[in-house]
Amino acid sequence: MCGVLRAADAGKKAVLMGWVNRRRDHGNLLFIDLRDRTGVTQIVFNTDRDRAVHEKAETLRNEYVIAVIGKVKMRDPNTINPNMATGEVELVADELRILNESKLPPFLPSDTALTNEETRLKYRYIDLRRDVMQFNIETRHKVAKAIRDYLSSQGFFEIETPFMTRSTPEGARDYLVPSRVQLGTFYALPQSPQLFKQILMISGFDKYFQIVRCFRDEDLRADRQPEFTQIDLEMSYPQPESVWSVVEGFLTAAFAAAGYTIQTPFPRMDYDEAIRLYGIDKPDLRLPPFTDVRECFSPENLQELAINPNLPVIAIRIPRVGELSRKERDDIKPMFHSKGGARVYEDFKRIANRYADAAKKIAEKTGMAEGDLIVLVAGSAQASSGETAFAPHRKVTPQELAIYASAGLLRLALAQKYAERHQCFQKGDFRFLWVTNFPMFEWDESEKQWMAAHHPFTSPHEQDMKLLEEGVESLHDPLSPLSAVRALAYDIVLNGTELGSGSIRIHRQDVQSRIFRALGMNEEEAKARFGFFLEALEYGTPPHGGIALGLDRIVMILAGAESLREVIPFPKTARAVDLMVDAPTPVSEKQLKELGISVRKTVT
RNA sequence: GGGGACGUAGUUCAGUUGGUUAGAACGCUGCCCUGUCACGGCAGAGGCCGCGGGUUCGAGUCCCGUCGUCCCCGCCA
Repeated sequence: MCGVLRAADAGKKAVLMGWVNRRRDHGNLLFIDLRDRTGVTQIVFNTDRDRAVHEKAETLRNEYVIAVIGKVKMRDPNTINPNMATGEVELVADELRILNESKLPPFLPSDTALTNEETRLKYRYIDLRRDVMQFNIETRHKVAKAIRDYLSSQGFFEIETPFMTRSTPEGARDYLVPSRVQLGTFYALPQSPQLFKQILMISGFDKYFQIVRCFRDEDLRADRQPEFTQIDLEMSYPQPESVWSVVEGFLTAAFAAAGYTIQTPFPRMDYDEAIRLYGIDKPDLRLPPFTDVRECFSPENLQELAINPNLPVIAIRIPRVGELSRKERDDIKPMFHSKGGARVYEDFKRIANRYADAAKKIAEKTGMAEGDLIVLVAGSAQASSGETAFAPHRKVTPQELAIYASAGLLRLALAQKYAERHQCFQKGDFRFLWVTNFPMFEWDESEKQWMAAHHPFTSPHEQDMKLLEEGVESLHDPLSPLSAVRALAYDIVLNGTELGSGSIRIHRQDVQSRIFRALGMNEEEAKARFGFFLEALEYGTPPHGGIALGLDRIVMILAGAESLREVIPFPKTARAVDLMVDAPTPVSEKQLKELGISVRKTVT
C-alpha cells in the first residue's frame, strides 16, 4: 500500500497501486505522488533507468489509476521529506501500467482550499478521496467496531429489527412506504426500534443491541439528518446505573479506538440542577455554570433596576474574554432571545459604577477573575405574566425556567463567539455528563395539554406514582400534579451535545395504560395504536430499560467536525436532498398506479 | 412555516460611487527543465457574473421575484 513503505524496505521490489495525487515533471526526471487510503508514496521515473517507461509516465494526469512495479530506494539524505510518513524512501519505477484514466475532476482530493459543499456532495466519490474524509470514515468504522466488540463481550446480542414497520403518529413525522400488496396501506420507516427492542426483552433476549438506521421526516440541522445511525440497546432487570455503566464501557472502548482516554464513571446531575446551573438540559461543562446573584443586590437596588425580586438574577461568566469594545458590548443584546420577560444587563461595568457593593459581591460569588466577562440575566419587574400560571409542584417554576433558559442560550452564544479568547474548547477535552430525573410530562402551550417529555413507555419514579394517579384525569390542567412526576429517564451529554437518551421502561400493563390515559388516550385509541404492545406487556414482561446514542454525533465530535455531513458518507442537504443520486424524484405514472396513489399538485 | 448569510473561470476568491475589453491564485493545455515534494520557467485556453424581470444612456454592482447551498428558530414523543 502507498502509505506503508519505510527505510527498512529499501532494496526490496514493490508493487504500488493507486491514484496520481500530484505530478512534478522535471523533464527527464518525473515524480508522481501515488495515493491510496493508507497514504502517499513518491514514485520516480527517470530516463536514465528506462526511457520507455518514463515516456509513458509523461502521459499521466491527476487521478489516473496506475500500478507501478519498482525498487524501493533509500532517498539521498538531502532529498528526504520529513513531512511525509514515507518520506525517507521512494519507489524507482521499472514498469508502469495505466489501469484507468480520469476525466479532469471538478476539484482535486489534494486541493488545500475546501470546495463548496454543493460541489463536494454532487461529486461525493471525489470528496471522499480526501484524506480528511478517509480519516472520518475510518474513525466511524473503528468506533462502531469497538462498540460491537465491547457489547458482544458483555453478553449482548446484535439483533435486527424491521425497517418496514407500523406508523405510530406520535413524535416525529414518519417516512411512509406504500404497500402494493395491501392497496391503500403504508409501512413506516422506524424513528427508532423502541417497541421492537422492548418486545425482545419480553422475548427473553435480555441483552440486546443494534447499530441501526433510524428515520425522521423533520427539518434538518448541522447535527440532524433524516436518516441517522443509533447505537440502540436494551437490557432486562436493570437499574439506571447498570445501563450507565454499559454505556461508559463502550464509550471508553470507542474513544480508545479513536486514540482518546476518557475517565469513568461520568458525573451525574439532576435535570432541575442542570436547568438551574446551565439553563439547559444538555450542559456544556467546559465553561463555568451560572451563579444566582440575587442576594448580592439590596432590595432597593433590584427595585431601581426594575428586576423582579422573586426570580433568580443570573450571572453568566465567560473566562478570559478581556475588555469588550463598545461595539462588542452592543452586539450582546441582539444575541439575547428573551423568554418570559427575561432581561439582559450586558454592561457589568455600568452596574459596578452604580452599585459598587453589589458588584463586589458578585465578583466574589462568581469567582470572577481579571478579564472575565460577566453578563446578568434577570426577570423584569413589570413583566406581565400572560404565560400559564405557576405549576406549584415543580421545583423550577415556568417563570424561573424562562429566565434560566434565556440565560442558557446566551451563555452558549457567548461561549461560541469568544471561543478563541476563553480557550475552554480544547481538542480532546471530553466532558461527559449524565442528566437524570427528567420530568415525565411537559406542558404544551399550543395544545394546552401535557405531553410525554421522553416517550410514553418511560417509567415514572416509584415515589411519584401517587402524583400520577392524582393527575391522571387532568390532561388540560397546567396546575396538575402531573407536572411533578419524575421519569426514570436519563440523557448522556458530551460537551453540550446530547449524545443519547434512555430510560427504564414501563413493564406493567396497568401502569402503561395509566400513562396513556394521563396523555389523553382512551382505551380504544391506545389499543388501536399500540394494542400489540399492550397485549405483549401482559405476558410476563420483565423489568427492562435501555438507551440509544447517536453514532454520527459521537464520530462527529471525535473527528472534530462541525457537521454530521462530514462523518456520513452519503448525507443529505438541508432540504433533505441527496445531490449525488438526485433523490427524491417523482416516480412514473405506472409505479403510482400500481400503488393506487395519485399525487396532488399542492398540499392543502 | 419564519429569520439570516451566500451564489462571479473547473476550484478558492477579488471586483471601488452604477461607467472602457470582468481580474488574481490554484487547476487545465502546450513547450522547456535530472532531485522535486504546494517543484520551477515561458506561452495559452477558459466567464449566461445562478436564473427571470425591472430601474438606468449604461447593471457583476441598485430594486423585485425565483432557484440552489449553508446557519438558526419552530419542529425533532
